[in-house]
Amino acid sequence: MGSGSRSGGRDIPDSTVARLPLYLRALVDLAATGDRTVSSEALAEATGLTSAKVRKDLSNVGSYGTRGIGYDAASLIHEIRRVLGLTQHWAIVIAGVGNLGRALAHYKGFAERGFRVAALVDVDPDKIGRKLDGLEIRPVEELEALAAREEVAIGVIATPASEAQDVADRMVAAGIRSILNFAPAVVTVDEGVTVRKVDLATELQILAYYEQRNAESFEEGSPRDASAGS
Amino acid sequence: MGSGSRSGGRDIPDSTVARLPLYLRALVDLAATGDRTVSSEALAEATGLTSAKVRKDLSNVGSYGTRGIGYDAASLIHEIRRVLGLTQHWAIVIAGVGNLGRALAHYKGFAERGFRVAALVDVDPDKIGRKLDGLEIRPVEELEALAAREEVAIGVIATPASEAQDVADRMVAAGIRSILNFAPAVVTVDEGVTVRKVDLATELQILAYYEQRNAESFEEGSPRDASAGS
DNA sequence: CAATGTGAAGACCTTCACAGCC
DNA sequence: GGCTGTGAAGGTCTTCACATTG
Repeated sequence: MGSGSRSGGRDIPDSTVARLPLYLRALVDLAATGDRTVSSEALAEATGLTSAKVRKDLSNVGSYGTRGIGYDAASLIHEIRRVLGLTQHWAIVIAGVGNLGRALAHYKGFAERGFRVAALVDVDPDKIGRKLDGLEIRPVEELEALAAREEVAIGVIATPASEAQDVADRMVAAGIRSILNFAPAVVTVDEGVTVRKVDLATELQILAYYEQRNAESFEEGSPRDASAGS
Repeated sequence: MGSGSRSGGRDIPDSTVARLPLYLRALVDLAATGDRTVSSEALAEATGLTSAKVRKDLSNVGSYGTRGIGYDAASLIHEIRRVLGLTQHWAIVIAGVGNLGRALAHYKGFAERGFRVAALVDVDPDKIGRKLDGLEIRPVEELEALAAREEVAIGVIATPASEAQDVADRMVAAGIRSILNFAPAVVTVDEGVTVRKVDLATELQILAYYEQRNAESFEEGSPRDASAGS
């Protein structure tokens, strides 16, 4: 896992990458209220992080601040967008058009950030042929053809657990190398394919742990410190 | 930030806590297929982790394995449930009944894992009074009263960003100390309140980074290693 | 002998504190 | 003077490798 990689993008730590979208959103908000320059302190305030962390993160993407002044909001926005690969638009396919799949398909935040829902697939014959926001739900067997035609780069799995692996396999076969998995199941893929997992029930279970822990310490002394690392 | 805490629960690292739900699910699946004992290797297989990590994690919850044999599935399930606080049921309130809120309200995985949707609130007068699965949507002003009556322990924010802080404040005022925030906004709360954030657009943006990075390295050598830390 | 449990080493991330620059 | 950028210190998490035990 070496260094190298050129192309105007040094190697950025995962933890920093995960926070860049947060900075981006905060910067867009701050710029909208008229701020032309933003300090690490102000960004920390807006994101709930510490100013030291903000500076470290931003220095990881490159030095675009001015000592004594702060960061130029517009250039930082541009730079973060470039690093995250948001200067281009990405086509995504959503597999599984149940409650969650529908919510995702309708979600405005995707389009606003340059993600276009280019295809919807499902296994349920009752759903196939219906339209969502003008986009027709197609059978999962067509995934490969649709992904090729629409140049889909990212796949979203919103199926039940039982379908997740099959869908992931089809996505990989279709050349998709980035998958966001909402199904409560582990999917295994070739190395070289990136999978991120979001599990709603898991999140609640983690919260339950801290809730229980707080409740316990409440009984026997001062309430504990909080926070729960994602 | 101390040690202590007794009550049959030593202090478990956050990273381990975050994986316990994953083990729990895998164990339930494996037990359902008839396995009475499970090795760390088998659990690693089922969860996509390494066996060393599995053992470290499980030793953090307590030593319930047998050398040469493995872990007794039933007792491990029981133990993880106890540690996570899943031996009791938790009532949750969902604020914001848009696409996502509806999907969450309908999600079967919650009920299966002991989480009961006890209240739904929204600001939209058109939605108030409607029912979802027999549960009536109430005005957000009633959040405090509903939370008290139903003994709600966990709040879920599924509103637009603009409403998130207001809703969080109401939840905290209602005595809720555990919040799962799906709104694309940072909410600030008293110390002692735990907030976890799930941001759908952020997840896609993180994926976009790795996708772009893979595409770049593809042009100039062997494909990179993948994975993306949650 | 098979598989756990765990010190120790190493990688990664965060926090500190201050030198450096505008 | 104010604020960035960054080495160094301190934590936390992961991986390794092996002693330990049923």
